[in-house]
Parts: sequence; C-alpha cells; structure tokens
Amino acid sequence: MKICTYNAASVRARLPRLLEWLDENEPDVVAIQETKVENDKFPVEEFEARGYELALNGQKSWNGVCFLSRLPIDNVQIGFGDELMPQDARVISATISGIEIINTYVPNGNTVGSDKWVYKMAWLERFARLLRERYSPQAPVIWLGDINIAPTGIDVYESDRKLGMVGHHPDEFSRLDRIVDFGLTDTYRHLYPTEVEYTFWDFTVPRAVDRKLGWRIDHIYVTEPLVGLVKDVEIDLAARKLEKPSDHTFVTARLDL
DNA sequence: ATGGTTGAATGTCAA
Repeated sequence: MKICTYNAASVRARLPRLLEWLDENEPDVVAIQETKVENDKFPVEEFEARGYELALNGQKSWNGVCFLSRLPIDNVQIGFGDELMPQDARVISATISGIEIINTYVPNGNTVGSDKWVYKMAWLERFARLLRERYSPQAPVIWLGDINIAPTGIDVYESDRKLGMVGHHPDEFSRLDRIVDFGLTDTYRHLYPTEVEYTFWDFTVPRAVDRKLGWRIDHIYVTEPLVGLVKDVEIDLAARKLEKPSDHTFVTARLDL
C-alpha cells in the first residue's frame, strides 16, 4: 500500500499538480489538507475518473480535509464527534484495508500567545484524547497530515533561532509527545534518524526551496503492528519545484501489505 | 525590510 499526505493549499488551485502526481505515482490512499472548498464544489469527477473513491470534510474558504482511495473507504467519521471544538473541518477518519486512518490539519497557531495559539494547544490536547477514546495502539492505525509542528532540531532550518516560535515551541513538543505516547511512531524519522529533509517551504521566504529554508511538518505516524511493515517514506522535493506548487509537498509511505 | 507570496474572495484574512 502506498499512502500519501499532501497539504494542497486549495484543491482546486492545485488540481493540475495533484492529477499529474497521481498519474505518475499511483498511490492507493491520499490524505489531503487545506482543500479550501465546500463538499458540493469539490472537483470529484477528475479523481473518480482515475479510479479514486472520495471521502470529504470540507468548508468554505479555509481548512478542509479529505481522502482519495483506490481501496474501499469504510466507517468515515468527521471531526471529533462532539461539540467541544469549533466546527473547523480539520479531521476525517476512515477504515481502509482494515487500517484505521486519521487525516488531520492541525491548527497553525499564528503567533505564540495569540487566540489561535491557545486554540492550537487545546486542539492538540483534544486530539490526544480522541486517540485514546476511539483507537487502540495494538490495532493498525495510521495518523497523517499537516501536523504544523517541527518536532526536533533537524526538522526546521535554523532551529536554534526558531525554538520558542510557533511550529517549534516546547508547549507544542509536549502536546505532540502526549499524542505520540499513545503508541505512535514517526515513520520518516524512524527510518531516517539523521536525515534533513523538509515538507514545507514558506511562500514568503524568497527562494526558500533552493536555500533549504523549510520545515518537516507533514508526518505519517503508525502504531506498533505497522512499524515493521513500513518499507520506505519518500518526500517529493521535485514536486515542490514545479509551476504553481502548494507550499507543502507530497510525503508517501510504502507499507508491505 | 513587521516585508515577502498565495488563495479564498472581492474586504481582507489566513497561512
């Protein structure tokens, strides 16, 4: 199984990039974030024509997550399943090939101390609880998406200067630890403990990709039963250098199943 | 350089 995560920064604006990437890479499952479109305006036909089934959790203008899958999608669930958090479209989960798959768009947080930062902290705590409520670490579970946290010093450029800023802050690390302590493994970092690769480059930083000024904030985590089945994790740097790219690129895990 | 770029939307916010 090839499973991929991609923050599209608008699925409609990114349609050419997405379709050509699907044709070249033929993933089985794609988890997309920041689709930025309501469900009834989602370009469904283009994906169905390529053999993909869709599960959508969209909203107008912002956020939005979805699955594309060539394997049947079952048990689709939207959001946290309660009223505790605002109705942002940031979570979608489903069962595919007997694996529980959770796709999230973690809040950005804007700046440390802002209202959006407070929301990010609460969201991460709520997600840690969701994992324990709904899933078992002994079962095959995949959590993937835009995590909006660079968890270690090699996951962002100039990490010593970034430490304490949004995306690389101890309060984010501790909350991500609580999530990972459920029983998750960061598949890329597990396979490549010292590699420096990024998945996101800020549009507002001139020539950020060429200058290697990026962040590894798009992750694929798995529970214990799946760790040994992950044969590779690939970050598609070339796709970020094409015309009209997203500010993120594709991250793909290949599982032996 | 408190800028820069992109996308939703058509003001200006979010990232």
